[in-house]
Amino acid sequence: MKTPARKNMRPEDRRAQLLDCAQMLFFSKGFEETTMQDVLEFANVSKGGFYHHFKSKEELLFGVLDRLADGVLSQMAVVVSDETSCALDLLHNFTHLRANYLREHDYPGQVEIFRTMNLNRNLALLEQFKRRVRVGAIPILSKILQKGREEGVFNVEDVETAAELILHISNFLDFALTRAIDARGTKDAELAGDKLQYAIDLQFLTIDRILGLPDGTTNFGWPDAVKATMETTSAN
Amino acid sequence: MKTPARKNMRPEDRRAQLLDCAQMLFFSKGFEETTMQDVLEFANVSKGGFYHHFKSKEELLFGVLDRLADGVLSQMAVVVSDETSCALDLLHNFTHLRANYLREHDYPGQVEIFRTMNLNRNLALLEQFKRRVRVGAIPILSKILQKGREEGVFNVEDVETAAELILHISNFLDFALTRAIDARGTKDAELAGDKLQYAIDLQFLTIDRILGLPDGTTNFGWPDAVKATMETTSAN
DNA sequence: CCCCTTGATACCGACCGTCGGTCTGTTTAT
DNA sequence: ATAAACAGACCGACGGTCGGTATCAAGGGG
Repeated sequence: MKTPARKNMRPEDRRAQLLDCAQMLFFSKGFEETTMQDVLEFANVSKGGFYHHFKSKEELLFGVLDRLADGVLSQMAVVVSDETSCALDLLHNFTHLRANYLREHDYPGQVEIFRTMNLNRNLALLEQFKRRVRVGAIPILSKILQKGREEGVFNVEDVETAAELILHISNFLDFALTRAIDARGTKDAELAGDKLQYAIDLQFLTIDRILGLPDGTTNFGWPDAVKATMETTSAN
Repeated sequence: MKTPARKNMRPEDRRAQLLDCAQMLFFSKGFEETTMQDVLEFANVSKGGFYHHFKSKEELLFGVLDRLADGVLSQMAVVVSDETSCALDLLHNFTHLRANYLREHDYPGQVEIFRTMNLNRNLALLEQFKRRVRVGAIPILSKILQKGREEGVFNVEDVETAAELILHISNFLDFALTRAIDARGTKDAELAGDKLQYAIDLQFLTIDRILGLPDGTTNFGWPDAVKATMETTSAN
């Protein structure tokens, strides 16, 4: 008996393909709600085929999470490897990584993905991802803060603690952003947009004050970010 | 056939008992890792008995989470109901709710529970709990900030956004606290203790600066918190 | 150069134990 | 008598296993 159309893939390709499918499914349906059956059908692989490459569903999740975190962290590493810029510029580039990442990967539905990731059922996924990124990012941001302290522009007691707090704070926007996205096209849209602007301003203001900088120093950006966010094709 | 010793409990008592068992199991083994079998055996109830009171395992989780959140939120409500105190005192009481709660419920193993809750496998539980508390606490803290603004002591643009950020920041200590607890009795204990002190100081300093207060205004406390934490019976 | 052998491995899918949840019937309380 | 509280056999679906098969690259004899 022959099912003629089967070709063995190179392990790394198959792994990558399975990670792609899993990532897509996990972040749309949620991890618990995604069945191995779903992954197998989507990737067109049998059960045995899958378990030849991954030892469990959980390992598949970790694979997805690690790959995502590595992507973010490697970008941060590039930013901090710039030896010529001053600490403030490095901080600028660092804090704008996320915005730049979103912008350069701009495609329809990106906002929806952000929204989906912030759904209640994906809380565990998202939090694990954030935790990984945070742990990896602390030494990188610490290096920037240390440089700034040596330059005499940042005034902090302990750079590592300050780095940790700043990274923690940068997750703060998520709530306002989620609400703003959900409010698009409704009567609450304008209010949510205002709230988002407040949140952005307050976040940067707080970073200024943590680092002992004059108010407004780090608010380099996201110009028109609110407008752009709210203008994206309204929900459905 | 008769098993003579069975008495029907009042629904609210049975519900409370099941919630107690579930809470204990969920926060020790984790939600996913806790089997309905576990809960049933622990509570000495049959499957039919359980499903007479709860429609699903998930509803049991929500019951536990809601009960915990309600406990915290009702304490916050008490604090803010005090009409005689000034805003700064209210803020003092508000930010110390957690510490007071821990202190007055002091019992052996409490630190272990905190640690267990912050384990990776309980991330989803903890984050859902935090989200509930945050949503409920925003209007309460907003009211305090509003009062402080009317008194002319707090200087913030938008009280709701500021309240949200302060609540977000107050979760920051968890990481340092977890690390400190894990480091007890090891060679890293002293360093972790210092880091915890840095984190506490920086958190309060940041709240000062968000509210436009002089440095050190809100650092009313947790005197000897670090020492107390690190002195608890070392990890096994 | 081709073909066959051979070993390694990518892959298959029937099967298994366990899980959350249902359903029918029984006991208890009023 | 009636309704609520409870019991436990049962079910489908899930994640994971296992014995077997298909594919492919590397050698060796003609």
